[in-house]
Amino acid sequence: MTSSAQSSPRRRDALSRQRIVEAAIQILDAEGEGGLTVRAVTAHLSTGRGAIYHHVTNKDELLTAAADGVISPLTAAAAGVDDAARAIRALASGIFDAIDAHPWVGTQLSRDPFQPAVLHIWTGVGMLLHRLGARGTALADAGSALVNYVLGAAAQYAAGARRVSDDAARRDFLEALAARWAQHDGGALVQESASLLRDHDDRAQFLAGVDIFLAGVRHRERGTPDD
Amino acid sequence: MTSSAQSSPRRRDALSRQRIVEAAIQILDAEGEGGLTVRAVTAHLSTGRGAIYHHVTNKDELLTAAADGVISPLTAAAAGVDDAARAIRALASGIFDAIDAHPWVGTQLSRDPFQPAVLHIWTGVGMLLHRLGARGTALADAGSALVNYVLGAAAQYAAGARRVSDDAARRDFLEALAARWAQHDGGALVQESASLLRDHDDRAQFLAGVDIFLAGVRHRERGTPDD
DNA sequence: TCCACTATTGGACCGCCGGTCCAACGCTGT
DNA sequence: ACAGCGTTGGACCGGCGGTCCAATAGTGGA
Repeated sequence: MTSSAQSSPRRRDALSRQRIVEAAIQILDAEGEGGLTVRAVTAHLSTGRGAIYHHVTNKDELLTAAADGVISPLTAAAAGVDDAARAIRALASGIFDAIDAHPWVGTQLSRDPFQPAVLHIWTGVGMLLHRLGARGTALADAGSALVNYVLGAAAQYAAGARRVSDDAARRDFLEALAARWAQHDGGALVQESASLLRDHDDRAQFLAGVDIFLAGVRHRERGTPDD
Repeated sequence: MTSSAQSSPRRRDALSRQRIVEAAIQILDAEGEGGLTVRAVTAHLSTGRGAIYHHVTNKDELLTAAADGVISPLTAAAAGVDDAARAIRALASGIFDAIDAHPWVGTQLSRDPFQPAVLHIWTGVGMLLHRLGARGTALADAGSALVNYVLGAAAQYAAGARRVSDDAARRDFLEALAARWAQHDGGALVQESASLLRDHDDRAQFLAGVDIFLAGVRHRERGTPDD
């Protein structure tokens, strides 16, 4: 029977790393990061807590694997787009949408710069920037700028989205910001900007940021003229 | 028994929110985020654990206050610089240095977009971009791009710095990255970039990102010509 | 066919954590 | 002088991540 199958002696429904990670993702999507406990995972799998440590070293690895499972398909998809700048926008908006759907991913990406999901993002961004003409130090600088921007925005939007009904906090924040700006400049323009911040579309603003960085890369490098 | 256990309610050296936050900062600097426990704070203050909840609502507030204590002086300092672009660089490098000295701040900043420390950064960035000529939607877009970049870089560098002796992980990561890039392009240029990533100076790369951003803002907005 | 072997299982257990509760206490105002 | 009251701090709670190990059930060798 076990021609190519892993040995799965004890239970009929084999416990496997794959199944454990899937359970973790389900719990994360349903309950958020706070809901992911080893106890919850084992309960979800109807097993004891010691069992899963034969397949996963610790809870952190669960988070890392889950995040990579969400992110890695996106980079592959972006590589298929022809125009490099458009591919970068596509990759960025794909990441944004993924984090919109799975806010815990945004938090997880900030937690460790050397995790597989971040590696995948770096891989995609680097390739696309290279296609855009960036080389050497400029490639490294542009890559880190874009990656850090994307990850920073991801974490901020994810953290903001998590406190879903807490738009009172958001309003307070923006009012405080407007008040401070007005205090310094006293101008209506600043108030206007604050109101724009209040009513803005997160996704559009995120993509505008990507365009700013792309414009910066082109401008600093005199790369492919595009507009 | 009363003879020894109940020591001294109502102490001479007043327990205060200020003192508690200072103790938290000391612990965070010495032990890192993992070392900050309410038990450690109370031990450091030679008091019982219930006592501090009269001054601080919970551990999260401690972190928030501690981070703001590190960040808020920086924004005030940057406002004094005349040239707006230089002031932005100064603010950014100030934040970078602060996080280099207190890595836990980098993590904390990503945790909540509506906390005072982030408000201070937004305030400074917005004012300086306004001085640079940004207005309306452009100001909001540029502000969120810069803030998110700074916060993202802060979190990444902080997380990288935290695992201090773990440069094996860093090397593995960069080798994996180089391997993937080579796999796609096979060019020596990509390898070169990866080696640049390996040997780079984090601080210089961070500031290069700020410059890319500034170039992007100027290019998109045709704002104050500066170079 | 059968049995010993071994990897998997899962629950008891450990040392922590953050947060609550409240009796004891000694300033402080009268 | 003294009483009232706000601070104090330790006991306590439920829950956490992770370890340990006896019990078990598929598997390969005889």
